[in-house]
Formats: sequence, structure tokens, C-alpha cells
Amino acid sequence: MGKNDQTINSEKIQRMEDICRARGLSLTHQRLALLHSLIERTDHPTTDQLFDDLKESIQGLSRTTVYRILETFVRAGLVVKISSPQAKARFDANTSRHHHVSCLQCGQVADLEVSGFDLPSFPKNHPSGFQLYDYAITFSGLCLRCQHSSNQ
Amino acid sequence: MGKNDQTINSEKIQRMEDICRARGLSLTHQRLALLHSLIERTDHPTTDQLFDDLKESIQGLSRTTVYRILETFVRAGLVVKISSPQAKARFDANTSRHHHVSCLQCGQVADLEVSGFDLPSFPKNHPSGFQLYDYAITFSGLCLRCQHSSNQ
DNA sequence: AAACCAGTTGACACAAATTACCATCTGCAC
DNA sequence: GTGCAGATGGTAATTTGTGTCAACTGGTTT
Repeated sequence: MGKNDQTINSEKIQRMEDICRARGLSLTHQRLALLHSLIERTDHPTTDQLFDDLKESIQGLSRTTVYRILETFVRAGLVVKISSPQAKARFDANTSRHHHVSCLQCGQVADLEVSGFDLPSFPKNHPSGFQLYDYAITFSGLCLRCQHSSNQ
Repeated sequence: MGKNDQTINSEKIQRMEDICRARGLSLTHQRLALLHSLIERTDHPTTDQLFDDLKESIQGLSRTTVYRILETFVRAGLVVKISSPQAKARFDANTSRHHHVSCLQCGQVADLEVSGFDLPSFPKNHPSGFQLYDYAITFSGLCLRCQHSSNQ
């Protein structure tokens, strides 16, 4: 990760800390560490992956805390839970509209850097009564590793 | 559900039974009942919702069996696991490309009947090495009930 | 229609993912 | 520094999903 990325990330962290303060969320060690981890990782980690990241630097960290902080961040709009066919929650600190690729076999998720997949517009209301806020496109496929390990 | 829908559904069931036979999957009571339930429900049920449906008509049905049959059906291409931000598997007997709305609060999923959201094309390969097969658009919003119960 | 058998199921144990509860602790406003 | 609302850690409980194996059954053969 280059110097430029680091600058961008520290700006993001600054911005997210401001949001926390504005919402009255205390900036605890645990929350700050989770914020950093979420911003530095671009692989849309699961709760457990984040817990593993943090338990080294924060001794005595509880898994429950990680679950709770993630829920808090989602409610505050700092991170989003992303859609995947896997029955496991994954999180993304990039809350702007972008799309994902998900591996059908191992479940890993990556950003789709290609642009040009934006819908010109979408209806804010839906016949069934749903009020629509946003959308995300999830591509499905096989990652490099799973293409080669041709187990079934 | 009108008479026409019933006709369409029984045709679907016929077609799916044929696929089972072609693949050497025995048409057990449990599988047939699950097939019916999956086709009749358009709300993309979870495993437990399907188990609740079936345990009334099939006494002694095991939860394990429902999990196993769903996995079998997914492998046979009869149903698909759908993407949702909720950490729970949901299934859809409609395997043709279509899109979904997911409620941010209660997690329920509905079909998006509106058309015109299809991507003209998408790359089969992705810089990260992913091989892409398909895509699905998941809209996020609030269902009618959750709009009104304005808990937070 | 009785027998056979590969494939399927039910029951239970187990593992993984998530939530509930509560006593203790800490960020931060004063 | 003090006080306290809010946050955390630890444990238990719940929900979701998988592994194992003996018993059963759909579909074919005789």
C-alpha cells in the first residue's frame, strides 16, 4: 500500500471519527481499532476475521464486543453489511455505491473495480410497498484459487 | 393465487421432477413436498421457514433432511441460494436471472418484478482472476411493515 | 408382488455464528 | 479528579449448519 493510500485512509478514519463524535459514540480503543482494520482491509471480512485481526493488539478483547461494534457501525452508517450467497455476515467500510464479486466455492468477496455497471435510475417505490434506497450488483463466479482446485 | 398460476406451477413441478429423474434423484415424499413448497412460496424462505412448512404434513421430518435436500437441489440446479445482507441462507426456485429487494430492517426478500435492469453484457473475466458466471442485483430498502413501525 | 440395494432419511451429536444478560469498567463532560 | 451514561468482557443460551451412522424406502429386477 503506497503513501498515497495511507493518506487517503487516514482521511477516511478522520471522517469516520467525526461521525462517531457527532452521534455521541465514544471513541473507545476497541472501536478505533476496528475502524482502522475495516478501512485497511479491502476483502470484506467476516466478524471472525476482524476478531482475529484485533485480538492480537487488544488483549482480552471479547468476540461479543466485535459483534456489537459492527452492529453499531452499521446503524450509524459507517459500514455496510454486504450481500453474499454465503450464510455469514461480511462488512465493508466503503459505503459508496460499488459492486462485488463473490466466489461460489470459497465465499470470498472482492470489489469489482470495473465501472459502467450503474443503472441510469431506479424507482424509489415498488409495487409491493417496498421503499427502495440503493442497490448493489453481486457477480458470482470462481476465484483464481478455486478455479484450479477443481474439487467437483 | 389464480387458476392460471396453479397451472404454471404444476408445469414447473413437472419440469423439476423430470430433472430429478434425469439426475437419478429419487422422488421421495420429502423432496416432493419441498419442491412444492419452494415453488409455491415466492418469498425466498430460509431453511427453517421451509422446515416449518413441511413438518406439519410430514410427521417426523428431520431438520437435517431439509438442509440436505436443499443442498442437493442447489447442486442439481433446481433452486438457487440467493444473496442477501442477512447472515442466513435463503432459497429461490426461480433460477432464471431476476432481481431482489431486501428489507434492511426485517431481512425479508421479495422479487423485483420491474424489468429493464439487465446489464447489456458483463466481462467473463475480472482483473483479480475471478471467472464470472452470472450476476444479481439486490436492492435495499424498507418493506411496508417496517416503514410504519418506525422503531429507530 | 416379493426381494434387493443404492440412495435417502431421522436422530443425535457437534461445530459455527450470533444474541442475551449482567456485573465491571472507561471515555468524556463537568 | 469525579461521576455516570454508555461500553466492554465473560458466560450462557440460541440459532444456523454439518457429520455420523443405523434404519428405512423408492425404484428396479426377478
